[in-house]
Amino acid sequence: MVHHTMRFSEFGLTTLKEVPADAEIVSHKLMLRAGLIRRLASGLFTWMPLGLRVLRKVEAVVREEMDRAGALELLMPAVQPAELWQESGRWDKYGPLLLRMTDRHDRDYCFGPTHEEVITDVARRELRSYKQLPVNFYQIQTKFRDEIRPRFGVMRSREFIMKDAYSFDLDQSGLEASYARMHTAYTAIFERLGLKFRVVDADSGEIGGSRSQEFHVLADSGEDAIAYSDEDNYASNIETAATSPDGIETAPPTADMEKIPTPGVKTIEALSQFLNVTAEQTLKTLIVEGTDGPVALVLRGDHELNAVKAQKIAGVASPLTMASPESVVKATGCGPGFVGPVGLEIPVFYDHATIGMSDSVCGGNEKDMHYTGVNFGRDIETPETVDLRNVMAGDRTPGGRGTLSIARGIEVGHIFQLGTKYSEAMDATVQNPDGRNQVMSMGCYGIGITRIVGAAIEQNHDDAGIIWPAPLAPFDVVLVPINMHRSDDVKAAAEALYTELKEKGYEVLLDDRNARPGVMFADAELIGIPHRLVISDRGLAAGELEYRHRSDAESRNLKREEALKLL
RNA sequence: CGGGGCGUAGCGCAGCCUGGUAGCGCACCACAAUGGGGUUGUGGGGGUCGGAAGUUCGAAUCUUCUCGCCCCGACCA
Repeated sequence: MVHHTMRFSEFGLTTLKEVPADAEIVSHKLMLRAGLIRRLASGLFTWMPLGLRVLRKVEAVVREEMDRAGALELLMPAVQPAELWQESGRWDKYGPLLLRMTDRHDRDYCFGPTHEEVITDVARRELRSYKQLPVNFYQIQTKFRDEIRPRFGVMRSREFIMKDAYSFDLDQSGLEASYARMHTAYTAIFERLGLKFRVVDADSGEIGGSRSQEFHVLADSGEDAIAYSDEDNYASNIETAATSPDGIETAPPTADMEKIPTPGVKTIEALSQFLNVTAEQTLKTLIVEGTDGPVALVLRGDHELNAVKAQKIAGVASPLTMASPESVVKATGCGPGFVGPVGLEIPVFYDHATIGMSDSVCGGNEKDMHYTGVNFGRDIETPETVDLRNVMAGDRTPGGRGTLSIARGIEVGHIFQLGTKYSEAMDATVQNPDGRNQVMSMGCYGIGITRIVGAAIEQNHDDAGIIWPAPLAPFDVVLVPINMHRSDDVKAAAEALYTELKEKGYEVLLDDRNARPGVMFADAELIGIPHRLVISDRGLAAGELEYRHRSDAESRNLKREEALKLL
């Protein structure tokens, strides 16, 4: 990296005391206040000089570790022809997230939200023989996804920078090796960046494929919930964290089933209040679209439906769609709020946990009516159960050896074993040792470069501002000369130190503004430079510099040499 | 896409109800004082009040349409 001026007065940096009202989370506010980014339009940001320096740091670490893992950097076009997407079948399936456009010849294109199609096209043209495998191509590039609701600054923007890598192997076992190499590289990357993170099992979603894991930076503001257990090393995105039917037993009935009036009681909360029972004693029945008319999903009242699990069940429509109030009435004879499984004529799917319930309360399939004392084996035939709910803190792990905790995370990396989904659709083959054409096995591996910057701030800040982990800091050290514009001694000392540190290879920001000390201190803390050196007449007289690390509570007066040793 | 809200100077906001010279704070420019935690004073520059149409002698203000943005939800990697 070539470093030009590092004088505050020439750096074009404006910090803000007030933030635009739409900034919701800490990282967004601080990035705006510290002048890292400026908003252009919804989900579009300009990276200002200070922010760009941080971005480049992230890229550098990612690039180094990818290279070390043997991946090859290339750069694909951001704009992609529709034909490739039609070939893979995603032109129609990807939906409104795909930004489409037309050129002057009326040909269709999209701005790439990801590059499976393009890389598969590259691979089928370039790769002929199994001897060329394995290969892993990567790029660091701008993507665009037309998010329904961009928010949280760079955490969920529409345009963003991503490192995406794609591996090609002859077969599944090769793919597994490539995947393992990326797992190792990713772990190294996030460790080097100084972030607290966790690797979790994940749903492979739209991209398709089998095995997939996500790398999450832990932060309370994270959009994802992750379930983990330290006892048995289990960790999964809550979307895929499985619940088990094991060990659930049904207590015998102690009450008769009774239909009672419950006027206006439509929610589980209202129901438990009205009847003075806990939510655990109620059955929640949701009507969703099925592949052949509406179906019912039944959960314990305090449990949450997991959409990802539900839409994978045969008979349930994917994506999961709640039935309209009209079709609920048609299917059950009553409106939402009073639906229950007793005597329902449509297919019903029960969550595992429901089987452990007895003397339950559920909707009466009649307006303003509920059943109490409902029991399996007597009022409802004991059903086969399925996994429909989100796990909760305190649940057993699937292995049964641990207890789950729930944390929030920001997804910054995702690795997939795609298998042959794209290579088969696009006929990407090589000759195998037998001289036959064989479809290659692919993996894909993404890292949200821009998102990492936001995630790092979510995890590292205080009331005064950002606290950069050293590898991400835009500068190593900030020089704060007191009264530099009145004291020739301070000015000379500051300039000398600036030059000396630069020559030693430090990235040093000299605050040469004619500003009051308080302003300089506040800005230095806001932008989060790890090391601060204060130069003053007072200190000079004693041959001292004042040193403070951004995360220290107090500053220290040290001999010049001592202070420089701390950098 | 459904529900709610907001568009007035670069940013944060008041003014609108009850029509009559467009305001405040921050930021910016100048001068002065101050000089180790966002200091103070004085002076200044900057706004077709999102846009269009209408009502009116007169519209930031009332009416209609329209565009943009934000929040909640649905959706989505």
